[in-house]
Amino acid sequence: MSTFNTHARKYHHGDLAAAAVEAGLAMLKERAMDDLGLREVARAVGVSATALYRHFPDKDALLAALAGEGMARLGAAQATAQRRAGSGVAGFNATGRAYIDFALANPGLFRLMFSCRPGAAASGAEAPGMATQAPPMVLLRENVAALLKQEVDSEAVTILCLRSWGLVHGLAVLLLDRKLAPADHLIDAAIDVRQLLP
Amino acid sequence: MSTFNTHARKYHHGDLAAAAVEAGLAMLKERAMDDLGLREVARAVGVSATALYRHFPDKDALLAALAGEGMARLGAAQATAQRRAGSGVAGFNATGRAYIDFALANPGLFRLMFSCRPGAAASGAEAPGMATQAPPMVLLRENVAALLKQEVDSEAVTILCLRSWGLVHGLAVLLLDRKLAPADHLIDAAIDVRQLLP
DNA sequence: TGTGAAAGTAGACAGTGTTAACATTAACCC
DNA sequence: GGGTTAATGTTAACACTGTCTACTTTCACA
Repeated sequence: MSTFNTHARKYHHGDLAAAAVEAGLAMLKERAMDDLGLREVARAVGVSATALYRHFPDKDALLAALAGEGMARLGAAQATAQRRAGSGVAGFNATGRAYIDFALANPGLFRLMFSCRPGAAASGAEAPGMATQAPPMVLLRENVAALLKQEVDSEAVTILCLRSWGLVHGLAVLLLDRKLAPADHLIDAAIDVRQLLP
Repeated sequence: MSTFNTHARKYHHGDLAAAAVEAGLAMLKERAMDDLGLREVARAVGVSATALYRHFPDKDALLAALAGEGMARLGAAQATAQRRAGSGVAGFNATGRAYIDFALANPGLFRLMFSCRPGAAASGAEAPGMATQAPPMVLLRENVAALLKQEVDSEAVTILCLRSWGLVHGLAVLLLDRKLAPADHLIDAAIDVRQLLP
């Protein structure tokens, strides 16, 4: 916010890519992801629409950058939630709660993060099993392995990852889409990992 | 298919609304939902773009109609899956599996069904607790109540609904978005409702 | 200091959703 | 049956959008 806005209207913006991402994130707080326009972002940054093409090959690439930043923030939010809640089951449940809270607080960004733009996935950097090197997922595997006291890549860990991630993600999405509007304590009860342990 | 295509190029189409929905569904089999154009649907039906506005107030309404048809089909698919798999736990698991299979077979339609177009939800017809009168959800509550041998509207039923719907929906969405690509038997293991029962 | 490369601009093109004004057809009443 | 009316389609236009091509400005380095 400090270094970006004090640009003295130079011809060269300084760091347009970062400024565009920042502007996009700001817009996603109030808009839905599919009426976030490339031209609109350019306008907000005070630059012509085509200037963005020097930094992103197309609109999808800009959206991918936004999604990446979103993933980082989600991971951070989960990590601090866990740190606050302590270790063991309580900490793990806190990461789930943080996941849902993040989705509800940033609907546009969250939906963007989890909508596969065809271009991004088709580039081949896709893991076979269950992967995504994104911070939230790395954290998940570690936590589940610790809870189960098993190897990180054992099948039991994979299954519990599927269960907990699927459950939390599904609730988040259904809440976002207004298909669901339960009381808060019901959500906490639903995502409690103790019900998922053997 | 029979009555619609044999129109003898009359000025009046006969049943444009239904034809448009049918064309839209056909397109969603191969396109993503956000590059499904109103004009394109009109073209496919052989009618001018603005003709659709006599039947749908705007594009979102057309999409809502598609989503409604999708819900009906999902409900039907789940019902037949359950009928085939028998009663009890096996039947219930089959509905979950059918849910996921439906999503994978109709990615565009499924994503459309569960993306809240702001207009549809804002019209006020939204239930407070957990609702949606859509067929899949009605079926879900009944099944869960039967499994738990409890009243349909007890809190225990609500929680297990949240858990099973959230889990299955989350996995479906993550699979669709390529965030996940596990082996088939892992999915079956993950959605087994026996792990969710007390 | 001069020269490329990097970064930004304007203009155009095809396409979109939506509106307004006009045309055609079907249905219904006398 | 013929005439009026409402339902249903059509064309033309507007304000957008993403993206391409050509042009201009600035920065960095020899």
